[in-house]
Amino acid sequence: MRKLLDAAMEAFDRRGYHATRVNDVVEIAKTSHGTFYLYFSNKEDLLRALVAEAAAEASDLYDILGDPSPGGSDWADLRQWVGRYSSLWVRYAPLLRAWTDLASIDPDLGAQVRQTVTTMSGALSTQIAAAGAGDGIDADVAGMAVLAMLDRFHYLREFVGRPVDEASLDTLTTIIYRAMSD
Amino acid sequence: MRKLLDAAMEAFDRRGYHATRVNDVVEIAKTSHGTFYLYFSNKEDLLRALVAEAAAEASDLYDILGDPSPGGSDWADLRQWVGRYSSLWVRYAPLLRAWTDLASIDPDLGAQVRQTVTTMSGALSTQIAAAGAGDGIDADVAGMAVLAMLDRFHYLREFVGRPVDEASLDTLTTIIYRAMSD
Amino acid sequence: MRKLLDAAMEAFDRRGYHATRVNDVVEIAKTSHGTFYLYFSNKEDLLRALVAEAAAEASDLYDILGDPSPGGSDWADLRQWVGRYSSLWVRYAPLLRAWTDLASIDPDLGAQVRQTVTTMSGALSTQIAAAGAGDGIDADVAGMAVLAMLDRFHYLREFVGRPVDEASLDTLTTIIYRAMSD
Amino acid sequence: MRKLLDAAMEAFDRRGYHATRVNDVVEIAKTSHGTFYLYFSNKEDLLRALVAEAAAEASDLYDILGDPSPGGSDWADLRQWVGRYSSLWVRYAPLLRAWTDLASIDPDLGAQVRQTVTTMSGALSTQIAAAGAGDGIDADVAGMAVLAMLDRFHYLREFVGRPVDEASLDTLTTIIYRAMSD
DNA sequence: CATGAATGAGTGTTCATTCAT
DNA sequence: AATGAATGAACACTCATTCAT
Repeated sequence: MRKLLDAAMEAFDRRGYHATRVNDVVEIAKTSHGTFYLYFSNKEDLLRALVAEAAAEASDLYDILGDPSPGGSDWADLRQWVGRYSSLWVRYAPLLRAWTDLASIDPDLGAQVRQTVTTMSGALSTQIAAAGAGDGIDADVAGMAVLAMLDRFHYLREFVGRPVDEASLDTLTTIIYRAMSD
Repeated sequence: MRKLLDAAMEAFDRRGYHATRVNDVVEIAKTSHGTFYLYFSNKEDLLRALVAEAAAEASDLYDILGDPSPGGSDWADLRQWVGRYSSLWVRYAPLLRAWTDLASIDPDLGAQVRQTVTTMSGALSTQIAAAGAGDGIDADVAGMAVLAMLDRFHYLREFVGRPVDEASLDTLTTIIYRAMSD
Repeated sequence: MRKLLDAAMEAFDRRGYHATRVNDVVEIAKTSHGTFYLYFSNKEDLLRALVAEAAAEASDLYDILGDPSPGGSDWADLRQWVGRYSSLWVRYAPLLRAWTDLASIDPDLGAQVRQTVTTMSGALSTQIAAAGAGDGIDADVAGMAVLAMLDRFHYLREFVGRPVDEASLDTLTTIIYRAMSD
Repeated sequence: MRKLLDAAMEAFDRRGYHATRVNDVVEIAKTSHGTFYLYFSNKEDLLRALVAEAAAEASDLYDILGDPSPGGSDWADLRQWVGRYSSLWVRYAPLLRAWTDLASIDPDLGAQVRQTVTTMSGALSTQIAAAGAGDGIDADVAGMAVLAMLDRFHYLREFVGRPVDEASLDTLTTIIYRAMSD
């Protein structure tokens, strides 16, 4: 079952949710077709299992954000959180993609993703508002903008073949930091 | 043929490239299966046609960026460019998504997307470098970060059901502006 | 489509509903797999179409019975009705079998069969009661018994390789006639 | 093994031979897949075991019939035999159904069922002939008709949710009795 | 004796693509 | 140009059967 979950992650990474066949997964896992259906009732079920696992591991992303330090975040705190976000992104990138792939078709999963996006960007907005971002910054908008930047930056860097490194996270942190502080 | 192109755009919007069937397209276009293959040799060909069309219309995004105003952009210039980006995004969002959907499988298209991303983020980086962003900002990184933010912000806002409005573009512009100027 | 319906009838005849594969049907119909799903959404749908067709053609069985001749049926009337029943049975035997095969699994179809059985045996009971069957005969029971005998007699005769002939229908009619008249 | 035989009976009752999976049987028996194949080499083998067991227990049905009382059966004798038939039917109904389910595919089993039907209906025909049924009754036909009625009547009553009771057996007996005696 | 995870051949179903009209 | 019925390869899923423990 672990073998299958790992194989699915790899398969989703290579081709995305829709283009991966159950056959791809079992080939990577070196099991039979039948075994797949022993553990998962279908391809969607497999994805849900993967998502549930990831959600458990990523839960601290909310927690850290949920408690804004009085007097505004300082750069180092922010940098640490960005680092945590980045490592989770790297770990779960294929999943994130598969998740959104299916979300656009499955209303149920769509609502789940919407919920997650709203919660995370809301937490960021709260932080930004607490920091007092000043003129020209709507905290609501900025929260989602930060989330958007982090997510897509990682994606684009992988896509062009230069995965995110520590130095680039410094720059991202500074951009966010400047957005938060007048 | 126009009917088919428009229908494809709508279909891709609803379900993404992989999940839309040729059937969906011809149903929306109210034509027959046969007619589809009269104009396009297959589903991928249809997407390429749409992409070519969009590329022509969006070419000014590069041009504007390609010519950094000496002494740095001012906020109003930046805001205008962001507005232009936004209107093109809204127009071509389904296509962008379909494009990346297929890019992850088709090496040829993948290279094309990679090229576009590199060019656009490079142009932004040049602007940022010219503006003299100061300590903590690597212009190369920041260029791609800005591109990432703009793209994904639009996507997320549509996704949660609150499409981008003018006010939110002001905040985005300010975030970028602050990232560029020490 | 007609080709497929006829092929299905033959296939159901040979092997029953559960044991016939979609493949059997399309092979007999000399069409492709795809064509099958052009007309029917699945194997069950095919059976339902066949049943609907048969129900239309057999509807007169109820009508004739629904109108008991005052003063009791005479033998000739009964004999004619038995003949009509027999010809319909011969025509639709494979269907009848497939229908009950699936009825035991599909609650919806099960209810439909139950309804049909109840209606037909009820109509027979009414006839028997009107004829005044006398001591030892409960019309309710006898109605269903007659239905049972007719149905299964045809089945058994086909099964042992001596299909029902006109002479045997005479005997059946006489058995029913004696059951109805004291 | 007994557990498995009983479980099979229940499973065949619920869904018929073709639709019951080995899985259903072992689930009801609360044993494992492996155990099933320890006792039976496959699903068909299981059915044959069940049939052999039933055949032993039902053998008296032939015996009783095989010995026509000189001067014709009287009603009470007939009623008793009908009762015996009924109790065996109730006990072995699922088996009877499974048996015919498979008989239509397996030529070997088909011959076996054909043999049984012929023997039983022949015995009944002999009785009817001995009783001197009179004009309009062909004893050969009537024997099979009686068998058909008994078998299917039980089935239909179970099917519509009103299992056979003693009173209904009286009516059946009378119908048969009238068929036998002019 | 008993288990139940693993297997893979078999079956149902979808959908891009063709072609006679 | 346009049609839409027909195709069949590709894919999802099931279930009887095996075998290491």
